[in-house]
Amino acid sequence: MFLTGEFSRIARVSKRLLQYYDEIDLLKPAHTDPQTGYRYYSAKQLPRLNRILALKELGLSLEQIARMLDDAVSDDEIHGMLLLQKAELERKLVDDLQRFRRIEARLQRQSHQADVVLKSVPQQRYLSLRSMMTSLEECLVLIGSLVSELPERVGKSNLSHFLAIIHGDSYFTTNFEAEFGYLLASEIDQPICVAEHQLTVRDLAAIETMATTVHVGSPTTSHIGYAALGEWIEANGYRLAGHQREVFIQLTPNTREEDLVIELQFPIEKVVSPSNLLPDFLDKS
Amino acid sequence: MFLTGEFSRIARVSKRLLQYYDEIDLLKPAHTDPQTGYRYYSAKQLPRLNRILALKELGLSLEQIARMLDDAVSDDEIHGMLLLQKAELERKLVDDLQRFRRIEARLQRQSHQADVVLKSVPQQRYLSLRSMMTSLEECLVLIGSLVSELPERVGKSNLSHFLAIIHGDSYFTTNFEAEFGYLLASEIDQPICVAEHQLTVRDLAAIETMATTVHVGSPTTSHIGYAALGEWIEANGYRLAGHQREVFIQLTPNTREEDLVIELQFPIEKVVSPSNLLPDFLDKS
DNA sequence: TTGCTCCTCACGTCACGTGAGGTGGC
DNA sequence: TTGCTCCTCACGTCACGTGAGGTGGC
Repeated sequence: MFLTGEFSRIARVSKRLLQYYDEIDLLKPAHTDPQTGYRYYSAKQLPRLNRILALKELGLSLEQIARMLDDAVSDDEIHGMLLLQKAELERKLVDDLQRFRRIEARLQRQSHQADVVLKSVPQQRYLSLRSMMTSLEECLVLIGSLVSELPERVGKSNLSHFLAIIHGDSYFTTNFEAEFGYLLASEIDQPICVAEHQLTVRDLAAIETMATTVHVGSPTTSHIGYAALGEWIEANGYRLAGHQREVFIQLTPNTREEDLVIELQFPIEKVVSPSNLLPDFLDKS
Repeated sequence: MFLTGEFSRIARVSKRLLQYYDEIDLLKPAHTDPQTGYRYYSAKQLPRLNRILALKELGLSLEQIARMLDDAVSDDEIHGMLLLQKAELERKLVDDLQRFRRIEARLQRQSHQADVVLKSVPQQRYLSLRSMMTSLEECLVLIGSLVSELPERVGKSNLSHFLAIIHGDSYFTTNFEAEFGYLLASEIDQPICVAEHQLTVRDLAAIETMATTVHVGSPTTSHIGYAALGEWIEANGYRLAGHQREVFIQLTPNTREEDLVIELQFPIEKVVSPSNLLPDFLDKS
């Protein structure tokens, strides 16, 4: 029989680990002196300790290990738990590999760029008008009239954020189709007309993966944010999967241009091959 | 200005996260009402929040992020921190990939085998004799005389565990060279002779990576443990790198054979190629 | 008697999630 | 007045590491 000190030296673990495993009933000493509380371990407990350590090395939690050792679980169940843990590990590997690549990408571009964050956005109701535009200025004028008229006409509390969708390739060409309006906080029914445009209410599809960045200042300089988004999307193995959106976080009739805060959004999807090698890599092994 | 609820909805994070970041001074609201404690965030704080989220996605801790954002660290320092994080991630990836492979290996062999644990063992002093052996029985006789004589002759407290080293290929051939004796707890000087063999004291080299498993019962059945060790070593991409050892955890003159507890040890080293592909894989990317 | 080992609290870790319990503005 | 949102505790998480403070055997 060995006391914690010697047993821990034999197994090359810490005394505290033995105490802890005793405490959580994972490995009780063969005998505990009721007077002194001294723990006495038998050499024959080494295999159990070894099994615990081996399973721990596979990344299983102590609770899982306890179940595997104690509750008379069948080989099939153990097999299942290991399969589960394997899947879990694979997920972690894929995630960490993505992180790894992101760091590499960020190390390449000199770190100081706008920060890109992935989000998902739910389905929303959208009160908007859609029209061909020829310049950014034209857009700003139209946005101006919408912002000054709509809140009064339909009630401020019914409106959420102002949002623009660019249906053409880009803002920065001479002819493009764009859509402007408000996300709705609650439904409205009466038809609305602003600046000779008929507004419609429709569903905006939910987007699972949206690459976003925040731009502060005039829309005329938003290309900075778009550049960052584009770079990020390519560097991290995604591609565009829909029309870009702009959410105006801060926008009232008297907001100055330099105080604008706009979230630029690109729906994206993962490019499946060949950049994303890890799954193949794991399958081969 | 937005309250926590709205700001959290805009940024798609939880309110608790905002409270927590306030608490740890990572992102203070633009204004806090001293009366009510209400937090007011400005839209212009979104870029900072986004930067925090983006860095968090890279796996950095909030403490690291705080340093990167606040202490006016230079771009070079940020670069350094990212490089460090990259190395850290690579280490995690390699570890997890090993775990992954171990699980696969364990799933192949029907799970119920002896458990193999890796350890490192320090340099130790070793009082031993070395001799050619022809059978396991001969070994047991020799071990018997050492165990019954040495503790009395040199003092029990000077001795640690009994240990055997097999210098030949294996126990289970007809002729092999073996070494038997005790690990020393303290130095001894006088020459010792047992059963017409001269004992010597020498250094036993430290071993960095030792694959071990525990065998309970007679040494005549230790091949079970050896089989498990061998399988494990091959399946996990290691190779032998020294002579096998056997540490007798429980061994006194009157220990019965079936009560023996022996730790079987193989010094091993990693096979560099081609099984261990991950580093290549990362470098290519 | 001095050292060494043993013991039991109990805090700290990391980044929040999850109630509990109470208050203020529409 | 009823709901809704806000707030501040404070516990729980996971597997121990790290003292603090005190006791028993050689």
